[in-house]
Amino acid sequence: MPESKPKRRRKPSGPTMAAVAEKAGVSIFTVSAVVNGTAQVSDERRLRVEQAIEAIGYKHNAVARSLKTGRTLTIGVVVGDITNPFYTDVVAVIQQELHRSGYAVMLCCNDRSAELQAEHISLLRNRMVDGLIISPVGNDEQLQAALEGARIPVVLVDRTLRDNRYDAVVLDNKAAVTEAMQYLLSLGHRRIGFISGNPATYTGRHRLEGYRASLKAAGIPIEDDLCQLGGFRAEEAYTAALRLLTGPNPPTAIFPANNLMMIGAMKAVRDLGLTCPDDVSVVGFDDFPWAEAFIPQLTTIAQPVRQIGEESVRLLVERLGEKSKPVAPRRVQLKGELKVRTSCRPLVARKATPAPRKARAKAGR
Amino acid sequence: MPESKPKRRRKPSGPTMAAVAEKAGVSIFTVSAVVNGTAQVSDERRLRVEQAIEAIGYKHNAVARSLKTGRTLTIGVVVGDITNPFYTDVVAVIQQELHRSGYAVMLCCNDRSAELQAEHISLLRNRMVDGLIISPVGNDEQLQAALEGARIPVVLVDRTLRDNRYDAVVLDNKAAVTEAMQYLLSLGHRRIGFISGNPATYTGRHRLEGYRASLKAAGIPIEDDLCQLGGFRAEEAYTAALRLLTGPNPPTAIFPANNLMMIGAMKAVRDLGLTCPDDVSVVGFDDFPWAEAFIPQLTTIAQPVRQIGEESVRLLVERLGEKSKPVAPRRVQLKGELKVRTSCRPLVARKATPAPRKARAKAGR
DNA sequence: TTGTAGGCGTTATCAG
DNA sequence: CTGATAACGCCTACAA
Repeated sequence: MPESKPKRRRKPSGPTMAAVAEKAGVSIFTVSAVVNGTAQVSDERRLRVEQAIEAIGYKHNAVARSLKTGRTLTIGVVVGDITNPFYTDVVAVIQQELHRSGYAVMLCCNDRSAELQAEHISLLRNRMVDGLIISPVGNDEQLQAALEGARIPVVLVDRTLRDNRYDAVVLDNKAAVTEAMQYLLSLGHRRIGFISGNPATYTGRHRLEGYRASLKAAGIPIEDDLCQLGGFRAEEAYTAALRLLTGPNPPTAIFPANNLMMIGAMKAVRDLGLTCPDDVSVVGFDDFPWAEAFIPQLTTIAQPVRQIGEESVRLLVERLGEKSKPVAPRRVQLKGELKVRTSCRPLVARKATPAPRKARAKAGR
Repeated sequence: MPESKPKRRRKPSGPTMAAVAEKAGVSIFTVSAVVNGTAQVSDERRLRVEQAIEAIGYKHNAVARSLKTGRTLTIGVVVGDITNPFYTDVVAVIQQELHRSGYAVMLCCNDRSAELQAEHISLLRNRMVDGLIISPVGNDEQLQAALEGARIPVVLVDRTLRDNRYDAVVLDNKAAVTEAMQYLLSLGHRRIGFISGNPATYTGRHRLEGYRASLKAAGIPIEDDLCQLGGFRAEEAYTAALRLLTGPNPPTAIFPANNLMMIGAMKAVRDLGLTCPDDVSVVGFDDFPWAEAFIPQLTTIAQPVRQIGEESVRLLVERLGEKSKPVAPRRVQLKGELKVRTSCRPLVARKATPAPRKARAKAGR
C-alpha cells in the first residue's frame, strides 16, 4: 500500500558542533573553543571553524549547553497582571536590564490567582530558570509553599514576606501616601475619601496605614464611611466612589489607592456630572502617561518604576554571581514622588450653607 | 594552607530520576513512565514511585527532556514596545492562551530597533523555542535575514511581509480608518488633520491610505499641510498637533493614528488652551481603558486585541501540531471597531465669514 | 594548542 | 509490564 510513513519525525535541530568540526577538519573541542572563546585557538584553525560555521549555518544549542552547565541564562518573571501599567513598566525595565546582563526572561501572568502563581513557579522551576523575580499574590504561606526547596535566587517586587526571607524591592507606601495626604491637608481638605486596595495585601495595608496615620496626625477623626475597601480594580472603585460622593456628607477630596481604581473613580466623578477639581479634588497612586494628557491633569504619586526594575535585577544578578558566599536577604525600599498637577484645588470659602450637599445627595440615583 | 577549595560548584539541579528509581527500587524507565504517563505501570510500582517522588522532592528537568525530545514547549514572543498598551494587551492574551496550550513564553522587547530584533530572534532560536510570534520592526529584508533558515513556525502580528511567506494576523487598517473618517465626514468635518505614523511601516502606510482614500471618495482635495508625518510617538504627535492647530487654516478635527500619538495630540490641544470637542474634534486609533474615563471621553478605533492574541496562538499551535503536511501561509485579517464617545461633535453653523480663519491664523506664532 | 572521552538528566528503542 | 542502554548536543577535565 502507498502509505507514507507517518513516524518520520523532522530533524528537531539543525547542524551540530560535530558537523562543524567535521567540515572544518578539526575536533569538537576546537569548535567549542572558538564558539565560547574558552581556549586559545590558532588563527588558522579558528578561521576554518568560522567558515565552516557560516557555511553550514550552525546555530549553537543552548538547551544542550544548559544541561551540561546547569545554567539556562533565563530568569522567570511572574506578575499578577501585566495589563496594569505599573507592572508593564516594571517588566519592561526588568526585561531590558536582564538582557543587558545576558539573561532572557520567561514571563508568566497569574491574573492574581495564587493557584496559577504556584503553577507558574513550578513550571519555571522545572525549566531550570536560574532565578525568579516575583511580584507575589496570595498569602505568605502559599508563596513559601510554591518556592519550597528552590535552590535558586528569588527577588520579590512590590512586597515582602513577613519573615524577610528573600531579597525584596518595595516602595515606602506609607510615606508616599502620607506625602499626598499632607498635600491634600495643606490645601485645606479635611474630609478625604480613601478608596483602598485589599487591606490584606502588603501594598493595600501600608497605603491604608498611611491614610489613617495622616488623619490621626492632623487630629482628624477617622470616619469609616470615608474609607472604602476595594480590591484594586476599576469597577470596585467606581461603585466606591459613587457611594462616597453621593453619601450624606461627601468628601471634598478622594484618593484611589492605585491606577486602576483611579480610572474607576474618575468615571464615577464624570457620571455624577461633577467636575474635578472644582467639585472634588482627586489624587491617585501610580502615575501613567495619560495622567497628564487630559483635563484635569492628574496629581499622582509616581512610583520609580525604572529604579524598581533596575534594583530587582541588580539584586538578582548579584546573587547569581555569588560564589557560594551566602549573604543575608536584602531589602531595598524606594520612595514615591508626588507629581502635583491640576486635579486638586484648595478648599476655599465653601458655601457656608449645607444646601449644596443635600443637592448633591440627590444626584445619586 | 587553609585554602577553601573554590572550584566546588554547588549541585546545579536537584534529585534526578535515577534517585527516584533507586529510592523506589525500580528502574529509571518505570519512573519516566509514571511521570509522563507514557506506558502502563502496575499500580503497586506506580505508588512506590509516586511516594519516592514526594519523599525526595523530585522535580522533573525540562531541559534534559528538551534535549532529548527536541521540543522546549516554549514560544518566543518579540514585540517592539510592551509599554504600548496595544502590545501589552496582545501579549497578555498570547501568554494566557499559550499557557492553556501548554507553552511558556519567552518575551523580548526590541524598542523598535531592527538590530535588537535580530539579536533577540537569534537568541530565541539558540534557545530552541518551538515557535515564534513576532510583531516585526524594520524592513522585510531585515526580518527575513533574522529568520533565515529557521525551521520553526512563525506567526507575524500587526503586519505581514510583502511576499506573505509567514502566517500573519493583521488588522484591516485602511477599513478602520475609513470608518472613522466617514464618521467625521458625516459630522460635517471637511478639514481633517491626520497625524500619521511612519508611512514606511505596514500600519503607517495602510492607515494613511485610509485617510487619503476617504478624502478622495468625499471629493475633498488632499492638503499636504493637513497630513503630518510622525513616527508613532507621543512627542512627535505633540509638535505635529501644534503645527496643525496653529497653522493659518487649522483643521476642525484631528486624527492621531495610534494611542501614543493620541496622548501627544491631546496634550497639544490642552496646552493651546483649546477644548475638545468644542474647538476641535478628535478621533484616535487604538482604544485603552483611560479613553473613556476622562472628559472628553475619547472616540477611538478599538482593535480586537483578544482576538488578535487568540488567532496568533491558534495559527501557531496548529502548525506546531502539524504532522509534516505543509500548509500554505495563512493570513487572518481582523476588523477594528469604532467606539463613538464624546470627543467629536458636529460641525454646525460655523460663522460664514472668513474672518475667524484669519483671526486664527494670527494665533500661529 | 589540540584531541579524546565521559557525562549532564531524559527519552526511547530494544530485549526480556 | 519492565529493565538495560544508547542517544540528544554540548562542555570540560585530562591527555597528548
